[in-house]
Order: sequence, then C-alpha cells, then structure tokens
Amino acid sequence: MMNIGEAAASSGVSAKMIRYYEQTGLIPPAGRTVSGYRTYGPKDVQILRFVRRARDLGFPMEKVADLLALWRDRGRASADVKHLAEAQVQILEARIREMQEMKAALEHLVHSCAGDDRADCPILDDLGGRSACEVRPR
Amino acid sequence: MMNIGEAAASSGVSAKMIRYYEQTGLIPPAGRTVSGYRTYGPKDVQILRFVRRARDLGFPMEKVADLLALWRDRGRASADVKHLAEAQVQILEARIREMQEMKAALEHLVHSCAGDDRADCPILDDLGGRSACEVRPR
DNA sequence: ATAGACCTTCCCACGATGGGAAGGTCAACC
DNA sequence: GGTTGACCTTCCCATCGTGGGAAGGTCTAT
Repeated sequence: MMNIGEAAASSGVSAKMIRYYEQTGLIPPAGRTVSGYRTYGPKDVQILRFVRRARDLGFPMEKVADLLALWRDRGRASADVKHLAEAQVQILEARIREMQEMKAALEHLVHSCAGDDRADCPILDDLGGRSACEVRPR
Repeated sequence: MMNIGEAAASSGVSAKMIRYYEQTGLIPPAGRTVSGYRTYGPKDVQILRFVRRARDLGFPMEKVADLLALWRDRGRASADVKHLAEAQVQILEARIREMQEMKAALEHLVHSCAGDDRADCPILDDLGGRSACEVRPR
C-alpha cells in the first residue's frame, strides 16, 4: 500500500490529477488510513496507468470512463472497444487536417514575406483583409 | 457606424467575443452611443477581421496582440512579423506531430483488435499496461 | 522535540468560448 | 401614444484538464 505521491510517481499521473479523477468519479474513491491519507495498491496503480495511457492517446475523460467500464466488463464485446478507438482516430484525423490547413496557409504567407527591416509585410496585409481567403469557421 | 451585432456579422467575430477582446485589452474600447450601445466603424471591423484571421491561423491571443501591435507600427521590420509566423508554424508542426503519433499508436491497436463479440481485446490489454509503449509525456 | 517531507481540503487560474438571466433601448407598426 | 420584438447592456456560470498555492494536519528520522 502506498501514499498518493508514490502512486503518482509509479503511474505517471500527478497527485493533483488523481484527486481530481476521484472527485469526478472517473476512478473509485481510494482507501484511507485512519488519519485520512489515501492509500493505493498495485491494482489502483494499474487503473491510473490505464487512464494515463488512454489520455496519451487523446481520449477525452468521458471516453476514458467508457473504456474503463469496458475494461471492467468481462462480458464486453471487443467491437465496442474498437468503435471507440476508431472514433478517436477520426477525431484525431480531423484535428490534424485542421492544423495542417493552418500550417499550409501560414507557410504560404511566410514564404511571401521578405523578412527584412522594411515595414512592407504581406503577412500583415493578408491579416488586414487585403485578399479574403476564409480558412473555415471554427 | 454599426451596432455590435452588425460588427459581429461582418467580421465573423461573435458579439460575445468582441466584448471579451475589448475587456482584455486586445482591441481598443469601442465608442458608445448616449444610451451606452457600442458603435463600430469600418476600421474597427477591419481590426476584428484581423483578429479573426490570426486566430484562424492558430495564433494564441497573446500573439495576436503582438501582431496587432506590429500592424499598427508603421516603422516595424517585416522580419519581426515573419519570426512570429515562423514560430507559430513550428508550434503547429509540433502539435501535428504529437497527434500523428497518437493516431499511429491508436491505429496500430485498432488493427490488432478483432472487433467482434468476444471479450478478448488487445486495445484494453495495452491500456491495462501489458506491454508498455510510452507515447510521450504531455 | 523539532525539522522537513509528506498529506489533506479549498480556492483560483489558465484560454477561449458559449449560455443565460435581468434589465434597458430602439424601430416599426397600428 | 402604445405595444411588440429584436436588439443591446452587464454579470455570472460552464466548459476541459491541468497546475499553483494557502492553511493546516501527519509522519519519520534525527
């Protein structure tokens, strides 16, 4: 059994976040010592690592909760897990595309700018609305 | 001269955001009618559009403020603008890379999962920590 | 016994955005 | 003139996930 600090160190989730996850119900309340300290066993650390890894894959907390529920459910269908993962892939793809568009637009402007000590600057001209080229409403 | 609603419609910035930008000092305080309504002229709308476009390129508000300052500064060096833009490109690249890594890891897992009605699921196994493959600390 | 490293709860902040309440104003129409 | 509906104002709250820090309690080692 370990303190929250040790659990944090061995799971990669900060103590702050562990408390937050507990508070929001993502993870079950930790055990407590008589003096009120939270206690964690290896199984709890495994749960924390699970959360950490799912977050590293970009899942929002809500989806992490779904994944945890499936993890606990011995009678789950792997298809359900796969669907969650595929949906997440699509979300990532959309974000990547969006940012690539930004990057392309920005690089275009960068290339057109001399970048010297003169004031003339196509980047500012463009932002100022000289040639409208809507990127896409956020 | 127009109301905030019209300024919002013709700049693509919501009325809420226009007030927020004013409150945080990103844009100068709008004029007011005797009854307290904010008033906007074409120049103000141009500023709003500038902000909108810079945000569309992913610049955080702080950098938008820098860009606005350069825009107003007749004696600027275009190199300063270009540096801001290049830094932003690098930030976008970093984010894109990060998300591509997530996506690749996730796709790998997706491909290894049968996605049928059986409980066996390599995705959950991986999240559960069976085979560690750190993605990278956030 | 005291120091220092831990823990607890509680509140605040971020970045940008939206929602909504409570109340004032304007324009148009009868 | 009066009413209606669309606008405007300010103010507060929520998001999402994370960190900072204060005020106070606990544990461990010297």
